[in-house]
Amino acid sequence: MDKNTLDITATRDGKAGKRGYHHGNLRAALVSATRELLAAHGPQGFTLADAARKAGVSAAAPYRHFTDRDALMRAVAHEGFALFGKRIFAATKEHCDPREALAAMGRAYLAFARAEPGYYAAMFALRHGDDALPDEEHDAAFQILISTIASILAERRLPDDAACPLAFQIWSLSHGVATLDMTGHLDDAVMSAEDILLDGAMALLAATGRPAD
Amino acid sequence: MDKNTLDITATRDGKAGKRGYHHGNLRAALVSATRELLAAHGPQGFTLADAARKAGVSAAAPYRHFTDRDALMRAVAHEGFALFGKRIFAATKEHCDPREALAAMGRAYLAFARAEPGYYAAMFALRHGDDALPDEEHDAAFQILISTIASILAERRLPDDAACPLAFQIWSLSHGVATLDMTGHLDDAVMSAEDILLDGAMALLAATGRPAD
DNA sequence: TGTACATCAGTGAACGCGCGTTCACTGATGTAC
DNA sequence: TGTACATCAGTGAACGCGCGTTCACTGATGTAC
Repeated sequence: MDKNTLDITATRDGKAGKRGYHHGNLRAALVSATRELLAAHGPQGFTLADAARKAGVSAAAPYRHFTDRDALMRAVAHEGFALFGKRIFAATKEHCDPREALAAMGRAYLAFARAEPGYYAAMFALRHGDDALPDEEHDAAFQILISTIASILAERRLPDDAACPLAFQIWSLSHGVATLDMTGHLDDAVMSAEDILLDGAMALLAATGRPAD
Repeated sequence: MDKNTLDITATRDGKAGKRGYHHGNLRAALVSATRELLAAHGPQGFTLADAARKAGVSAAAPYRHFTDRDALMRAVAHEGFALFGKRIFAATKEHCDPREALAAMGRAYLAFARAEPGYYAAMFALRHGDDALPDEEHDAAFQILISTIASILAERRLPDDAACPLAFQIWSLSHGVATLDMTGHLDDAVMSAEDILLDGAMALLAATGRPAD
């Protein structure tokens, strides 16, 4: 009980991990442990030592896989962006109706933040543009968001150049709802986080390309 | 230069502080130093030792004013909520037109987050509902937000019970815009943070009490 | 199949550091006479 | 106005701790013959 071992012997995505050296999959286990620590203690609330302990390994072991503490943090953010992009894409691609696709995207966004608070914290813990942040993954993930909205607008015969501004609006609302929800600032009795987001996204979509009220 | 002294001799709000003991206003100086450290290094990115150093005082001195590190953090959040409430209230009260009042509130929200990133970080660093967070101040600040929106709706002859949901939507959008803007995720060339917020808030207001599109 | 060897993932002890917190103290300040 | 005293804000040394990181090492594994 004083050794909080994870005993991970396979990679996250299910690839066989029986083969390997002593631990088998220390890199993945460390990312996973860090994810859990971030989820529990918030951004910056993790230590390399804690992650190693959680993976059942000495404090020096992580240095076989990461140059330093920041590199581990970056790896978590990197994986987070990749998974986020996948989930958003998977949620929208199976909907033909633009409104349904948008709603599915919103639901997927909120579900990701809730199910993966560790990833989410790592993704937004670092200032964008810093060397620390993996830009390509980041941009790729949000390109999916933008292009989905662009295709929704195209089906409504609205100009393409409205997609990017609308995407930033919907993203801002999504991020706000997700973070306020996770920190307990919203009140489900008034309106669920999901309703705040979906209802709001529809309102923003409806207002696009229409003259001011 | 190795002593980063603040030399604060008066309280933040201008009250005379000449009188006093050795430092004069150590409590205020510590809160101020912490605010700056939070602004520079993000939530959780401050140490008691650093705050004391910044205030030009020994590491033990803060314990005359705060029981521990968390108490100092809470004091910053507390002051932050109070100032936030004041700013939001001041911005809206001088507008008669509902739309103008709402726009002023949005501008004040964004301005506060930008001008006082340390306060803002402290306010949202802690989970709401934890003993750690000053609930009364928090609730009071957002009550202003809600009642302002309620009065805007009243002038439009819309039901009062729509105010709270709309307030949460606008608050979510505001928080999302503010945090994404501060972490450099938005692109001013596409749409300024202010436009994302004001434009979005108007769209949310317009959609309230109107059947779905 | 068996042996010798090279590889390199993980060990464990060690380091210097800065942290939060405590404690007996000191000396500037306010006040009573 | 001047002196004696009480108060208590801030000091400085000390503590135990856990951190990030390094280093020479060890021993499980894969491979060449």
